[in-house]
Amino acid sequence: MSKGTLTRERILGQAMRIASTDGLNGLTIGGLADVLEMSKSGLFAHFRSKEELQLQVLDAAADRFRATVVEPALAAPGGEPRLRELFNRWMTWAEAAGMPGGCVFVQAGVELDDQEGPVRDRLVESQRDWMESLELFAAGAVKRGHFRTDVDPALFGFQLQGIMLAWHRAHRLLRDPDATARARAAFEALVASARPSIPQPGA
Amino acid sequence: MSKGTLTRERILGQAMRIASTDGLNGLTIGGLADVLEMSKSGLFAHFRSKEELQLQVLDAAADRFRATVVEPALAAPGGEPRLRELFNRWMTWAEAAGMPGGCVFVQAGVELDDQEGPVRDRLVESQRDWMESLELFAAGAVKRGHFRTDVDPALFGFQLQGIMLAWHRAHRLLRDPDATARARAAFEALVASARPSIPQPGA
DNA sequence: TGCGGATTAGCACGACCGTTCGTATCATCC
DNA sequence: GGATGATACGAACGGTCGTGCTAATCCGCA
Repeated sequence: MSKGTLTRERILGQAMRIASTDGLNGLTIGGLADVLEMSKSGLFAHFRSKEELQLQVLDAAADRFRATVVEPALAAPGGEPRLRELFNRWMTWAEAAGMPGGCVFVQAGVELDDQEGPVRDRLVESQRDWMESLELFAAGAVKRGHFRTDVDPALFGFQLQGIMLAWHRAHRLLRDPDATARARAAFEALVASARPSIPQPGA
Repeated sequence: MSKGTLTRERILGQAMRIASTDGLNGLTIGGLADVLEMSKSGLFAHFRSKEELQLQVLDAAADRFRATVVEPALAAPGGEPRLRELFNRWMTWAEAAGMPGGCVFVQAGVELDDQEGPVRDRLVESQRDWMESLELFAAGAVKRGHFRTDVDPALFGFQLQGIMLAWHRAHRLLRDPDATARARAAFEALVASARPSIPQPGA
């Protein structure tokens, strides 16, 4: 690995941390350079614009998310156990990835929703992918009979996403000590509501 | 009403709109003055600092939210109908209040969660109030027998908040045409799961 | 009609923003 | 060991930020 790529990785790691607290707009080249103890221009040379830096931060975060959350969850047995593993890793991934401001996608998602341009497009793309993954996880539980066949995987993904967003808010903004317990309770309620009700009358 | 208070109202109205798209940090005194076709210093004189402007924007938004969502919902009959009215008004309030960037509290909630200071404190205060209101609405449905007695009002509020946040994201970021339908479906599922299951075995 | 306080404008400031340019240092291969 | 490209630095640009002054203008009341 060349020296250039090495520092580039170092820059992106720190940039992700800053973006998680201050957002992709709050992320500043001068501030980033200060923390990394290098010159503004030296850092700038690695990306030829701030927009390119933002794009690479999003890509790096998506990579890390896949490696920390999605791929390990795929190792769990399919259906509900896999979904459960996904949820657990999802809840802790920001901390595990050393992001002091919580999930960078939550931050960026709100920040960029009214800001047209390539950065927004890139984020939307990755988040659509993520929603598709959620859907597939839920569909897997349906196919294996863990969930009823009338469970809508897309709706399930929507509801799961809601739990995570409400948790993020209760935890990080309101600093509610019950946030995590409530998120888990909501998850259990959602899963329970999707399971076959009784020993299944028709089968 | 003095002329000063009148322009102050005008300023705050526009400031709320800008804050809904660009956030309270993206809100800029110069930009605000341009849109309102007045001088930066003339506008600045109404608030003696940007922080004061941000605080007043939050207060103005909270007032408008109460008037548009909470108080009209209180006119509906208590219990589930009132909760339903609240949900409907909540879903449409940003549009009804003419906020082009969606709910300003969603924006501010993510923006300020890592930014200590009086602005954050003010937002947290208003959002805690709001969560308490949600809890009371749910508790009302329990007391009237519309919901089971083992329904936790705080958890119900958490779940409801999650639906709104997921809707905001699907609607504004992903621009998913099914967002509203899914939010309504999630609401119905949540309410159904809280209702007494069958003609009530124990009573 | 004119006075006085309330309201707005004009202008300047220091700080920071993203970006550019010329230059210096470093690693690498002949 | 000396040339060459990659990497980093320092200084500077035009622009925008929040904020502080002072002067002009407006409006309600005597």
